[in-house]
Amino acid sequence: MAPVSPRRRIPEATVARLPVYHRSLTELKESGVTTVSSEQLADLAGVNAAKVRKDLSYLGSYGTRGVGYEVEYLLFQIDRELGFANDLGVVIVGLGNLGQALANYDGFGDRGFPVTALVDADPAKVGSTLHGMQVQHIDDIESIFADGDLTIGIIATPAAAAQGVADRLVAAGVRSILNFAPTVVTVPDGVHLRKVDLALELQILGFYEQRDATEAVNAADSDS
Amino acid sequence: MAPVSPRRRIPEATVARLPVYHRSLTELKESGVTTVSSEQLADLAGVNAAKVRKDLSYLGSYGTRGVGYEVEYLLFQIDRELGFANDLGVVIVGLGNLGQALANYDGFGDRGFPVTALVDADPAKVGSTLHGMQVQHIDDIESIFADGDLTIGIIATPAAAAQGVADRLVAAGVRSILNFAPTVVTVPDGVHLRKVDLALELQILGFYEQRDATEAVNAADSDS
DNA sequence: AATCGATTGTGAACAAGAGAACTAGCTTGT
DNA sequence: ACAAGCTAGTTCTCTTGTTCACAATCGATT
Ligand SMILES: NC(=O)c1ccc[n+]([C@@H]2O[C@H](COP(=O)([O-])OP(=O)(O)OC[C@H]3O[C@@H](n4cnc5c(N)ncnc54)[C@H](O)[C@@H]3O)[C@@H](O)[C@H]2O)c1
Ligand SMILES: NC(=O)c1ccc[n+]([C@@H]2O[C@H](COP(=O)([O-])OP(=O)(O)OC[C@H]3O[C@@H](n4cnc5c(N)ncnc54)[C@H](O)[C@@H]3O)[C@@H](O)[C@H]2O)c1
Repeated sequence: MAPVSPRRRIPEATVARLPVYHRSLTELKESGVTTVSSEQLADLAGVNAAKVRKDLSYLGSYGTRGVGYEVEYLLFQIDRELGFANDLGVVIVGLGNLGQALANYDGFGDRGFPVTALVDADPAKVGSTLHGMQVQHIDDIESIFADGDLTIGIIATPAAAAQGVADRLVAAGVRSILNFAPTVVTVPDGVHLRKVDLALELQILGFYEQRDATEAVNAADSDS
Repeated sequence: MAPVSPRRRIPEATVARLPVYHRSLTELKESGVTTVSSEQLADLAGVNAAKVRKDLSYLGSYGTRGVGYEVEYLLFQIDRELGFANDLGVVIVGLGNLGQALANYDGFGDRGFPVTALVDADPAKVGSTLHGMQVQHIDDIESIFADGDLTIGIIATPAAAAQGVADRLVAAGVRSILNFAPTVVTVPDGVHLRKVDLALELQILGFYEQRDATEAVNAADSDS
């Protein structure tokens, strides 16, 4: 009951944008820019300048009025807030089409999320090597995680297996899961779950595309 | 200026959930269920029952009080609203690791989004066959789209090429784009853009994981 | 030192979304 | 025909997120 965290609570929407700023700032840093205004950063991140300022203000007052933000320092602060200091491992479960593409992708490691284990249930795949890493069996999943290890689990199995895999990940101590299977997965309180559903994205785009098309037709009708 | 569309405007958040209901309903239908209540559907979709009712009410009054919704009829209505009647083609640009996985995936076609073209810039890849489809060159992109064709473009190229590809897609008449490259892409008004950024998802998960961890430490401290 | 232009940080208005509570209406059993 | 029990549809309130507008503050310039 003690006021343990008098910390400012960073809104969810802001958390989702911080990585975008981080990426833009990294690019700026690499091209030698030392200072950036909220307006410029907003342009790069594809958002509104006021939003940038408000988002950054949750981290503290790291800008200089009349000047802008020092790129390197701001980057350091976002790093700190996002927990980039301590790398977080990633376990990929399900090494089919998608899982293999993910395993072969270097972009995660580059951004501080090294793939630490590959897991599948297919005996034909277990034991084989992918991107310099041996595929382990899902039944051995408990032994994969060292105590206290912070790890993100990626589910890239068929939808039917997703909930089961999630349960096993949670049982093994994983508290963050990224689900690619097109199905609803539920996890206990305290476990964070995010999903990436490509078919869903297409359906959403499809809706707007179709709506625009019918609107255009309606507009044409009213012309006649 | 005429009130062409006296249509109820479906909120964005609702549009994003309709495909989820759609999937749950499809499962119900396949297992022979004919009627479903908002409560049950909410469970399957992982949301709140009130939200389900409100979302569905934007489509019209298709439920029966005291009973629930007729699965098949509701499915038909969502289909109609999402524009499932007319299939929407998908063009994948960039056939590396990820693009190939997408091209080999049947889940899109199954859900009404047949892949209609594969495009790359690498001469070594152009002309080769993938999943029964020939890879075309990006310079020929204009000729790929028949007039009036509604198509969604998927960008799976390196980040550096993404904006250029988006521009070419737009120039060729594509009005909906799904971007996988980890970079901000801007498109003209009237073009819909959605993004899937895996590294970003990991970073968001990483933030919460780290926050929880430090909170736990803080709590332990206050115990001592 | 005083002024000026620029840019941050934030209070407040505004908009969108979520969820609870209520109302209306159907179906079934008597 | 009527009552009882469900469940859809709607209204209201609360929360979250976005945007605007402006005062505070900095560096530069005279
Ligand atoms: N391939 C894509 O481009 C793509 C696109 C969108 C969504 N998805 C989704 O991603 C998931 C994976 O797709 P995919 O094409 O790679 O499928 P896939 O069938 O090629 O691969 C699935 C893998 O999961 C393994 N697996 C099955 N059950 C398992 C279990 N219980 N534990 C561990 N591993 C298990 C299988 O052995 C196989 O290697 C699917 O849910 C699919 O809908 C894939
Ligand atoms: N592979 C993954 O699992 C993964 C995960 C997350 C994000 N991504 C992102 O997805 C994108 C693709 O990743 P990848 O691993 O497939 O990369 P890749 O390098 O394997 O493939 C890129 C492909 O794009 C083609 N290409 C390059 N420029 C082009 C252009 N102007 N027009 C058309 N085609 C062009 C290349 O010829 C190549 O075939 C990248 O932006 C990457 O960051 C990939």
